Amino acid sequence: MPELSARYNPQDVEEKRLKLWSEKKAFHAVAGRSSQGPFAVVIPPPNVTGVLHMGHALNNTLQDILIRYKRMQGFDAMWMPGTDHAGIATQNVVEKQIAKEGLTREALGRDKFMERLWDWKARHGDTIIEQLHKLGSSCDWERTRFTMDEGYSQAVREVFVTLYERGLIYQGSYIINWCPRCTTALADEEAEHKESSGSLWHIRYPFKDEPSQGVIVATTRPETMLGDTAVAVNPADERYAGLIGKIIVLPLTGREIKIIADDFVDRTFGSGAVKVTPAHDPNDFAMGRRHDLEFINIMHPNGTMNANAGRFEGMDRFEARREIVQALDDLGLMVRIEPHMNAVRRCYRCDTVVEPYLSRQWFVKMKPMADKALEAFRAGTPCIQPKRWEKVYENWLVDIRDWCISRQIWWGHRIPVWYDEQGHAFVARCEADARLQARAKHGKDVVLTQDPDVLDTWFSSWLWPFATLGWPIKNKDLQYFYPTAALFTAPEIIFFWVARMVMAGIEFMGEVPFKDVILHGTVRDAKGRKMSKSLGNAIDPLEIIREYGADALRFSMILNSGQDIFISKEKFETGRNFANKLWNASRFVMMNLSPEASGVSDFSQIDHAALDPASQWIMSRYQTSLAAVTEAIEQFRYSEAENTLYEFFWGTYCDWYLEMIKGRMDDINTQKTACLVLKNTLKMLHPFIPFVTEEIYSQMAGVETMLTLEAWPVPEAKYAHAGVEADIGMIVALVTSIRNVRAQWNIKPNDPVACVFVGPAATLERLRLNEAVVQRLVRIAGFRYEGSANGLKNCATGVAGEVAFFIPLGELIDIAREKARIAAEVAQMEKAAGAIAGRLANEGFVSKAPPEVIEKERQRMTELKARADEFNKALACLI
RNA sequence: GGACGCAUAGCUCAGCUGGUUAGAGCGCUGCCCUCACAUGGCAGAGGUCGAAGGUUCAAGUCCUUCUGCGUCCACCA
Repeated sequence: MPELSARYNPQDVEEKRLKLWSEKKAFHAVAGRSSQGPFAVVIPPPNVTGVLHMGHALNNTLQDILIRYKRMQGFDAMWMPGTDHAGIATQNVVEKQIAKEGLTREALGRDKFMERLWDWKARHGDTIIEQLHKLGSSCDWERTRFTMDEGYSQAVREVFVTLYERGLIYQGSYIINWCPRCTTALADEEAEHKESSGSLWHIRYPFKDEPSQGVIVATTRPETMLGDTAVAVNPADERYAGLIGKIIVLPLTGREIKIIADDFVDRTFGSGAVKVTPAHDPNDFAMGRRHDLEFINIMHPNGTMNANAGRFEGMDRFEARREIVQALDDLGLMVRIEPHMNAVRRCYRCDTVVEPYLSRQWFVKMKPMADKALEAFRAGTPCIQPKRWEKVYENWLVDIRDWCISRQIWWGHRIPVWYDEQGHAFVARCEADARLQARAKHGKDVVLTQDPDVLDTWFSSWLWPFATLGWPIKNKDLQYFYPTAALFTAPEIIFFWVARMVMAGIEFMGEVPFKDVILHGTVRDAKGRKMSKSLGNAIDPLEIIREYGADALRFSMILNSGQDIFISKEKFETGRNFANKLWNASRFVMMNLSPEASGVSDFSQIDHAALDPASQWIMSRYQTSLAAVTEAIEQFRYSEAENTLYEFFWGTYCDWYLEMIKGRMDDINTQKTACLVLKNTLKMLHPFIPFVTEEIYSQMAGVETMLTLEAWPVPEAKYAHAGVEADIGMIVALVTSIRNVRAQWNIKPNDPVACVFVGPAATLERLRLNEAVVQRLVRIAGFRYEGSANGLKNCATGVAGEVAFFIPLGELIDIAREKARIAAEVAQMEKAAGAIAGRLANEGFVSKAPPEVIEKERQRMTELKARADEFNKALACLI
């Protein structure tokens, strides 16, 4: 058996295991191989531009725990990995790259730019996947998918065309969120509200007939006044009753606009009069429609003012704002300016202030799909955990709005629509189909051009659970693994992604794509701030892996995962220390194992009848822990499962059990128990810390063993003692060992005993032998204490009558420890029993508490008393 | 503006349907390099469970209000 070193070194072990897993394709799942059936999880595909951060580390560790656990339970556990093409993000990266060469994408041209993008993908696209490997993620790597794979792209086109045919996709001119920096439309979810301080400008719009008079309007975006085509007031507002229909001359432009009445206007806000800019505000747009107003677009797509802005043409929108405010002030029309907090929408990719912009885009009609998703949700799928997110999810589905899916960028799935010269649109799965349609319409071949835009990245992501499995081809994998079991993700993308996947799943597969949705917290720094590069507070998981090991990273992360997760570097010491403890305890056990014992693999190989009581006790504790861990994992309570394992292994197995059996390791059944309980504990720990557990296990077994392919331990009811019984077993173990020592040296209970302790005084002090044991002995017989002496360091030496004897120090440690422990427990039990007695004496309790509670309490009291008696008896036996 | 969450030891958090006299880890204090492990062992200090009311025989746990922090959603110009 190989010697293990005293300190666990994760780097070598992890590298070795990763190599093995990769060579053996350990995580590849085949449809229909297991009788247990499928258990599939799809990874939330990280952006190809991504580098591993703590959020990924958490998300993937959670998934890995589940998938390894299920694989050990014998399911065809399949974890689908892959990456997302991340439209705007990736395009931004490559644009920055070419900017260093002094190039822009426009200068390069679409084809060349796309080449650069694919080139970038080929070079850097696997970075995040490799990093996920290092974490120990047991993904089915052979299946790795990318949202712009050929097959996947086909699925995207199929979905677009099908939805179009079902009347769920339409094109139209609406106010959408426009990012002037990215020069593209954004979905509502991609334009994030952020509070910022601005101003509210109150401007007087003069009447045509009485230029000295006018209405005062308030606005947060004064530059949009150039596109105003009306002023609106509430029809019920008496202040303006006589003014409806009156003509106003719009300052700076001279355009004549009317005062209109509309219910939308809030009488209590500002002056009660609103400037109406139908081309630059969604509400105004709606009013413009209602009142048949003119739509005047005053901006270029890049946010500069266009020809409609008159003398402000060419200025950036914010520059124009300053100039216009100044100009109005010069005209004496700026009534007042007040500070105003408002929520400005910003591009989620580049943080640029989004402009509500009128443009022609493609939309998905969401209501019919959302209704189906709602119906499914109310019937119980998917099950969202924690429960508090259910309402958020449901509300979004109820208040669903149409989804703008076209993007004016180049990296992505090109919209499968072709136009003829007259502008007729032909929606088709491929260009050839479009040609056929065009020919049918025109009776001849015509020139077609494809829509230049691409689809929103989420328009491909929402197909992830089935498109990765080969849809629209109905192959074996798709049939077997769909729907998947669970989805782990951050709550931020519940709308972006989760809800839409549900809709697509129902629409195209007829089934919700996953049974459970587990929403986990955000990883934050010690101060509670989100980890981000710009804040400089990010902890790099790769650095942690280098320094502490991937196991340590995983272990500490899960241990700390409550709601949000607050992490500082020191936290990872816990995981590192645990792995080291595991390593050393195993080393100790292995050093004491005979070859026969090290091969033990089943509890039936242990002679239970011949087992020492301490081993019986650890078996019982092991059973309890196994049950608790299994239950916690089933309920996705990984932190709790891990904590239970930590307690069991460190606090019970190492601190108590290994100490107790130190003097008894020559017993084959003890060895077997120590070994088998350890092996099974390694299995239980494996989903959490796959590297170190597998390495130790392999060394114990003497052959390379892939733990994730080993069976998850099953409870062995016959070895399980319940609560009291187990503890009594423990005491009996110790009492027996004392008796054995006495018998060995032929000491009778009342024999005069002389005792000589040898060893450092401090050690004896620490062991509390001087108080607890020695004094008792002094009373029995003569005592002489020789203080610290060299030589027989680990023995207590004594003389019984004429016979000298040695008691192994380990035994005495056990006795002293256990005595103290029992005494403390007895005190606690007596206290508790007293408290219950008091309660039972309370009239209110007896008369009003439910009978079953009273009965329970009474039983508990009896039990506690009985147990305290047992403990006291045991205590009396301990010398 | 709407919805939700959190507040328990110096720090990070458990405490699951109210029912032992509230727990763990880290940190701190003291003693130990005892031959698996100092990334370790043993012992110890430290809490009126955010505040105020209420329900109950019984409240960290349920209800109301308040305070502080956080998250998500949102078309008051």
